[in-house]
Order: sequence, then C-alpha cells, then structure tokens
Amino acid sequence: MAYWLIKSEPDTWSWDQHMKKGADAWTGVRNHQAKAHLNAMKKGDKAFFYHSNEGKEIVGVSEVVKEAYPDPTDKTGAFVCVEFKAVEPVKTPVTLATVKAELPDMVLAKNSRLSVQPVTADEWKKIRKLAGLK
DNA sequence: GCCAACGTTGGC
DNA sequence: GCCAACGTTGGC
Repeated sequence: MAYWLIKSEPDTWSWDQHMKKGADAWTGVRNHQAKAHLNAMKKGDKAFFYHSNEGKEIVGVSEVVKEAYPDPTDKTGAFVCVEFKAVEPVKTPVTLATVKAELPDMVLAKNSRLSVQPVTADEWKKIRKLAGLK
C-alpha cells in the first residue's frame, strides 16, 4: 500500500464537502508530475487531504476507491483523475509550519506547489501521530 | 495583495 | 532544441 498527499483549495473543494459527499472524483489536475502520481495510485491507497491557501493544514484522510481514468473535465484527454472517499477527519490539523519543523524533507515542505505528492511510510506514521490518529 | 518558484509557451 | 517571457500557484 502506498501513501499520498492531495491538495485542495477549500474555496474549490473542502474537506467538509468531501466528507458529506462520501466519494468523489479528484479532477482538475493539469500537471504531469501530479498525473504520474495519480497513475501510480492503487485502490485502497491512503492519502492525506491538505487545504492550501486557507488553513494550510492536513485536515483528513482519504482512500482511493477508483484508480486513474481520463479526467472528464479535461477536453484534451491528456490528464487523468482518481476517485477518493473520506475515511476519517484528523483530531488535530497538522499545519504546514509543523510539517516544515518536523518533516523538513517532505515534498510538501520543499515543493508546496505540487498538487499530488507521494508520502513515505515513515512520514505517514509521523503525521498520523501529530494529527492525533492511531 | 505581493512576489518567488515553477511550468508552459512560443519565437528564433 | 534553447531560452526568454508569461501565467499560475500558493505561502507570506
């Protein structure tokens, strides 16, 4: 099982909306690095849900329910999307400042613009702990 | 609201 | 195929 981090601006798609909806397609990715990560995702993989701009913190955990397929919002057909379902909200949001302090090597701390990022097993465990999850 | 970092575009 | 110009993202 692999771990990921997906970002969303709460103005566009927030964790609250995600939880209410249950499962939804993660569309709108227009970056080839991010696309490569989406293609690598397998059903059952877990991902942290991160709010950019507003909050700048990890607010929940999602799970891949449908692997990469052509993004219906992309007319060119070049990009893909993945479907996620909300699994659990965090007890304590993990802010970008905390990530930078505790996990300075994370992609999030180094390349904050990438919208889909891989997370290592060690990083996953550490962030879960910081977030108050088992 | 500003600006740095990054990706993409387009002229040559 | 290089690189300058431009647009976008996202932290501050």
